[in-house]
Amino acid sequence: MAVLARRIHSDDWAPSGVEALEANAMLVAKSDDNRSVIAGPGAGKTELLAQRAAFLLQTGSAPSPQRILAISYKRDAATNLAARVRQRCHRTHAARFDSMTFDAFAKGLVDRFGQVLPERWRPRPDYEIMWTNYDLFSEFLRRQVGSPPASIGTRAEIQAIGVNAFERRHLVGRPLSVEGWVRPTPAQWAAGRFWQSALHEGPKTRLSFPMIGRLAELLLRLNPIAREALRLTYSHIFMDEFQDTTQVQYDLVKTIFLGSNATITAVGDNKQQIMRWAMAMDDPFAAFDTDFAATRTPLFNNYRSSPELVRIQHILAQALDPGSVQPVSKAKPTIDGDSCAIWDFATPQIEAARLAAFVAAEMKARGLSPREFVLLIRQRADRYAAVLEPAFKAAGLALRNEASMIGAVALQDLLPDEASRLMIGLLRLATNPRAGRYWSECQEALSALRGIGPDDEAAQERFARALDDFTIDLAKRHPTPPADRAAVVALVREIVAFIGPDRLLATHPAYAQGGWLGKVLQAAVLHLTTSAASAPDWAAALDTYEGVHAVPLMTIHKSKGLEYHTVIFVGLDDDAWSRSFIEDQVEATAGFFVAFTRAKQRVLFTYCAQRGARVTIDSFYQLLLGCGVKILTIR
DNA sequence: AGGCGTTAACTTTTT
DNA sequence: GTTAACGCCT
Repeated sequence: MAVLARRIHSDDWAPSGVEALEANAMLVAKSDDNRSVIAGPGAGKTELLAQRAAFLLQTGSAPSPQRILAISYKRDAATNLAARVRQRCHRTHAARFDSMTFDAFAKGLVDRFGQVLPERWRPRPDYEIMWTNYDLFSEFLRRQVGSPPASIGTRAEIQAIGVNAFERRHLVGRPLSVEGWVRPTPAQWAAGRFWQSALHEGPKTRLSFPMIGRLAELLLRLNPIAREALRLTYSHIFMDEFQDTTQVQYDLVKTIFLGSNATITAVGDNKQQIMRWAMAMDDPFAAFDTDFAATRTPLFNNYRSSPELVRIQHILAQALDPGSVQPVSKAKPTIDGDSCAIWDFATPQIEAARLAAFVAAEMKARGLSPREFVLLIRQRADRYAAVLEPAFKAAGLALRNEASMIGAVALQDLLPDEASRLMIGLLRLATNPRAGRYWSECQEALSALRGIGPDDEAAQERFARALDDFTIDLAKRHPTPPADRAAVVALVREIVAFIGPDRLLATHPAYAQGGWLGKVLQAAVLHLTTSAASAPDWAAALDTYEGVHAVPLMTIHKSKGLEYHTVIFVGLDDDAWSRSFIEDQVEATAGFFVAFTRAKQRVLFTYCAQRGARVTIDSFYQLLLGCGVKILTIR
């Protein structure tokens, strides 16, 4: 029997793993009412949620068997939060913390309860995930849907429906009604046809995630028993990155928890709302405050950025929200000279060479690792990488385009992938004599895949021996990294056989969709082949695979939630920004704000007349110049 | 080969 | 809104 974690009295509870929380964060962590926490970058939003989880679990405010449900927008956010709670809490406590994405949550509900939906809305059990896009709806409206009955409208009216509006307003715009639309408009009729065709026609039901969200909401509305089960399970709900919440997701939460005893904590930052194109609500916080009578509690500290950067951030923040309050920087400045500058280059080649030289010199002078720098761009990473990569190589640095495609998989999707991580973990374990971290990771993940419970000590021990045997044998037969593609294929096949492809497919339904597991493994083979090609030993090959010693290059969207000593934004020009700027100025400015606020110490913007003008985005320049930022011409 | 006109893509989350 | 890529023509 495992030792149970002791219960702490709520007055004696103190945050662990951090020095202290600011007063409001402490208030929220220990609160027993609904809260909306709006806090800027670096305020410690994720940490606040982790501490609150620790408080609720350790003090018995969420007593067993009650659980905490944390819903995030993105997978990595969900994973990070879970990892932090595991660090802060005893294993038995952390086991009652469920961290998942909104889509995983909704899909889980449809998979569990979907078969009790009324026939009209019932998906067939082996449904497929459908990725909706412009073409799909366009094709449907122009061709497949045909003509509506005369009482509803004309074919011309159907053809006139905008594709974007069709999905957002009609297909998933509002909660589903059991009988469907009673007197549909032409657009509603078309949406109804789309639903029925997706659910009941063709070899399999096809559903998009927003559609799954709508079905989940409907089934919980119709089934008080299922709803009650959820309400009894979860006493506390966390919602991270709440500014990105869509109407579909919000309606689902409302249906389940409005009027229940569950306490909800929503955290986010309106100024970082850069997912509006993905149907994020205009102001989810306002809706939440009203519907759930939530108390709004702002945070005022910034633990990430230096005082000078926080000063500039605040001026940018005011452009997005005139009422925003200047945060207090809790970070020490560690550089001399300007915290922010705009560098104006003659050509992209000179720009690349100078930036490479700058990063190399800074690494040497300050003892920084390449991962403390980031090159951010707005879009089209490949184009920038083509010029920057050779220049960095010439300066003795590796630059790594995180958005580059490895076969059918983007590098940035390959690295966090479970199969790739297990493979790298096993290789590290086999080839590194001091791989303790990898041992516990592999043991934990692989035994879970095999269905061995964490408390089943005998089975854990047996598997530990199997793992040892496998890695010792692997190391013996592969003392050096594989020399060619064929050798990598054989190696990966061996490792996957040990992990068990059927086990992967069973625990991760995503792998079964569209041959995803095959694509990931193929990408892993390709990437390991190139990583091993120039590596003297296993450690170097695996480091290259993971990009440990490379300066990352990524889009602003990917950088959200990350932080770096120095941020270099390449291409502050109309070429990179104008489209998004014209389409949605607020979202473009929010993107600019996100890029800026990744930096702990310094932000550099680069400009190059050859790439584009700076007319449309003049307001960015005016903002920066107004903060005292200087333009430096480098010829 | 080179000129011309048309079209698609561009930031991107989710099992 | 801008640009690269494509097909088609001479």
